[in-house]
Amino acid sequence: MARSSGTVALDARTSGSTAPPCCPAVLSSPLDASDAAELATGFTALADPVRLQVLSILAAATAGEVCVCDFVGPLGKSQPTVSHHLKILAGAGLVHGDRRGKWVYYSLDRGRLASLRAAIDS
Amino acid sequence: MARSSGTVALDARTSGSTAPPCCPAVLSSPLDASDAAELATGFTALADPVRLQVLSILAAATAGEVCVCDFVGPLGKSQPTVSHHLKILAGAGLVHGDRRGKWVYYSLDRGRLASLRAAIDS
DNA sequence: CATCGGTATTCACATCTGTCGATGCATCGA
DNA sequence: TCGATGCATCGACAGATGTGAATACCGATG
Repeated sequence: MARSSGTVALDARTSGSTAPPCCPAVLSSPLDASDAAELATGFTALADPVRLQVLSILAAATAGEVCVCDFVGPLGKSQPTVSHHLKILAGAGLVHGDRRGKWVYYSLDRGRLASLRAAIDS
Repeated sequence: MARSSGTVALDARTSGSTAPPCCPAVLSSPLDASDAAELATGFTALADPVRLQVLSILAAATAGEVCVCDFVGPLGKSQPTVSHHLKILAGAGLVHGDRRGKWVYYSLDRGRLASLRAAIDS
């Protein structure tokens, strides 16, 4: 179940060569446009109530992972819509999907969430 | 949208004692749709590179406040666009505008930013 | 191999959002 | 009072976004 490698190793997104160790911070130094765009991508993933509920459900799951079919009911959205939101969250690195037979289990990447949190840390 | 009663209903009744001091948290308890919508409003304000740059400029300002006219140049956006973003940030409670003569000085509300940060705290 | 069931993708549509020009409002200086 | 300046609002437009029906894809099961 657990991800094979322990540490988070936030994925090198765009322009991975000169990626900072963690991520650009909003409050420390003046953000240039590209850093701001990268951060905005992360926060855009959080800027939707359905996706926030997805993260909440994942965080509350004792098993640490939740099958796609188990999102549809609580969210009250259609299965394609749920899949759409999960794809956005996965693209932002906030969740990871693991196919196991017919089912795909999604888990929360708390490290990635922490990096976003750190970006707005005073 | 109007979810009728039915699906989740996790907690029997946590009214009264659960009044959150600052804001609902994503990772602690299952978010209902209204809490998620409120949080999403806050993160939507952060989900734009221009607005993140605004916050960065405000945080870097030694005086703690910045005139609207001083945003236009660094942001590379028109004055109406800058005003539009400042209005969104003010609506989310992240900045405060103070009119002083012809000028309006905006300042950063670090407490509001901290509450958003706390919402995604593990 | 054929069928079933869970998930992702495509497509179409309505709505939202970022942007800027034009304009209005408020304030300061002459 | 009048003109100039800083900021907000309005109107319009292009592009992005959330949503679901229909459908394709993939793995399990018989």
